[in-house]
Amino acid sequence: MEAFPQLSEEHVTLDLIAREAGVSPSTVSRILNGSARVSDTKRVAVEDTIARFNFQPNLMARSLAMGQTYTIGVLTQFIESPFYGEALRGIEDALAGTPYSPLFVSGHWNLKKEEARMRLLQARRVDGVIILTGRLSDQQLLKYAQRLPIVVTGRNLSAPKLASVAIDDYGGAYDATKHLIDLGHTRIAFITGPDDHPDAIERLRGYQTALHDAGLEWVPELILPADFLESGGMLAMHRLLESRQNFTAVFAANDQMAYGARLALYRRNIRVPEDISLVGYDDLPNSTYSMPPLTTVRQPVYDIGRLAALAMLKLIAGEAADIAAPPLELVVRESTRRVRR
Amino acid sequence: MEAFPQLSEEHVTLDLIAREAGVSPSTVSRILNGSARVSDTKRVAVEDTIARFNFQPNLMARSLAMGQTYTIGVLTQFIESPFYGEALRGIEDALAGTPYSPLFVSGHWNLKKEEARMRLLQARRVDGVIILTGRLSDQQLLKYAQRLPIVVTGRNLSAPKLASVAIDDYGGAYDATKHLIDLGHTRIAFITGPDDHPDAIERLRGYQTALHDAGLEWVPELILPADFLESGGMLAMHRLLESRQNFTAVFAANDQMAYGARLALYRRNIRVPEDISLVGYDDLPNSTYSMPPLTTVRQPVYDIGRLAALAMLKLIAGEAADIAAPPLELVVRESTRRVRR
DNA sequence: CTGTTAGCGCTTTCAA
DNA sequence: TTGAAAGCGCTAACAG
Repeated sequence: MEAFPQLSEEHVTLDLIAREAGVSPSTVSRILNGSARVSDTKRVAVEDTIARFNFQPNLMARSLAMGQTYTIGVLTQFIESPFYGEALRGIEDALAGTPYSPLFVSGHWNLKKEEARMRLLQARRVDGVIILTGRLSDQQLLKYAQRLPIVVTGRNLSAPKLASVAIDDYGGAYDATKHLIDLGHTRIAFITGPDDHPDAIERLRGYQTALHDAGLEWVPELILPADFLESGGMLAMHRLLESRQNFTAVFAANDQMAYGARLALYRRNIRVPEDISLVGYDDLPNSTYSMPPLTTVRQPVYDIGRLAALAMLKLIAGEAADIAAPPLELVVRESTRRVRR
Repeated sequence: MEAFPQLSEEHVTLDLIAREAGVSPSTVSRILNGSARVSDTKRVAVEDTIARFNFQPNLMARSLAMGQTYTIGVLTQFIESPFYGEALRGIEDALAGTPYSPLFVSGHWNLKKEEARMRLLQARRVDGVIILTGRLSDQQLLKYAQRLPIVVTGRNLSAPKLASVAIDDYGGAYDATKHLIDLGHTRIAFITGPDDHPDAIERLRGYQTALHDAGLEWVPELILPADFLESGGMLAMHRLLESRQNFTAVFAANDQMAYGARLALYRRNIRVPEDISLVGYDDLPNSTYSMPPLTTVRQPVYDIGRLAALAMLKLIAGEAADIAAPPLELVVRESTRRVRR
């Protein structure tokens, strides 16, 4: 008689495997985890029955027993963000090949939601969480770090189980502005982000300081409030145009707003860069292919994601970790040129 | 003497809460889950100590005990994809307010990786998985569906614990092509996707059939192979231009390639839409703000994500579920116009 | 090298 | 309404 083909794939447990292979559960566990030497005969027997039953150990049960979930929470702001998306990819890549996997949750730039997400991650007993900027206070972050390893971007904090990587938004904006100044522009408009957004604040400061350092005081009429979205950039640009202010260049505090501004310009038949120079910030994947290709400040988001994940792995291993922020880079493409005189 | 402030936040378990509140663990559990009536006095006492200890029940343990994880696996292709990103958002939104949360994993359009991801999800005992297209065979899908609820996009399958939503790529491409034909174009180039990609194949078929139905046989010289990426679109466009073929319109099988093609045209000072009409496919968020705003076929990805999640919830509840695919829509913007004669 | 025995933290009968 | 006890599927001493 042939061996009975195993049909009831339901509920295959480690105990079942042990029984079928004629060994104890511990032995199966040891083979699964390589946690101790096991005789070859038993190993083969067990591996066979595992294959035969297509057995997948229950990670929940394992986590419960080991007190570790091998899961790293990742608090991002919008799961569909083209910007943070790159960071998520960096995290995924860094974690591939390790036993850890990421658990992505979105905070929507909303303190309450971020707190709720953090609670969820804690309830799931993640081994650590990577926080991509967001609105949690430094104090809260420090508090969390008392309970589990935390890696946070966009901050400059230090604590035992905490690693952070700040980004020099100020410097990036300074450089971008200086680039325009170097091209001879003196009337440079700035489309800013939400005024309670830390990145927006820093970028504005960089813009103002660069002007100041060049002996060109900034004028409030050339600073347009907006919201980091394409629509906001477009609106701001229209408003600027209607104000009849004199200007030869526009620096948008992010690429998305630059896209919007570009469209507003197009609508009025104003050419870029012939008539107006345009600079963005972030270097979204699309900016290479925008019309014209956009001069912008490249944020190494992918690398930041990767480094954040690597730092988390170290923290989990009980080691100290600090992240050397990869440098920002001004990417000069075709949307800027020397001012007409 | 004041009550001792609770410092040792470490390892707060349900048992601890029970002990502190002077009740049994079962009572605490009942309160947590509302699974039975509990006297008000005890309820208050328990809720107090829960708050006092900031207790978060361990979801792993709960899952183990209940045989449910309240987690829905989502197999996407690239976590940073601007296209699938919208679907993820739809899923997130649909699941918000339910006890379920999504667990996102990436398959990278790679069969082996997708299989590995599915294994991971099964090991984590997700309650179901939503598969966004990908390369798993129908047979495999059906096999998975025997073990747990599956919702899959881009297929037309039916089985007890399986819901699918196919997208009419053929029809969308047909309409887009017809739009160009209606504008008087007869020499319409097509930039196609990978030839083993089901969506690419269907879109090509739609293009060819629309031409045929209009009495305009398609010519191989006007069909350019590419890869669904900006760079590929750009390359294809350059090649087409160099071939000195005669054409007045280009239909790219996705927006990303249309962006690349647009740039190639710009490089040669060919205007869109004055000289050449351009149509994309997908209606990525960016296409509203591209230069000029791109005529394209809108895929209701957000809705598909939302509906997929809703269907999953029904499947989990043991109900049948089918998804009515929301219709595609040709979005006519500014990159197409009547052919010059 | 291997099996036995306790748990991990929660839910859920079953009685009381 | 409540508590005791058993068990979810796995790991980890501890003997042998």
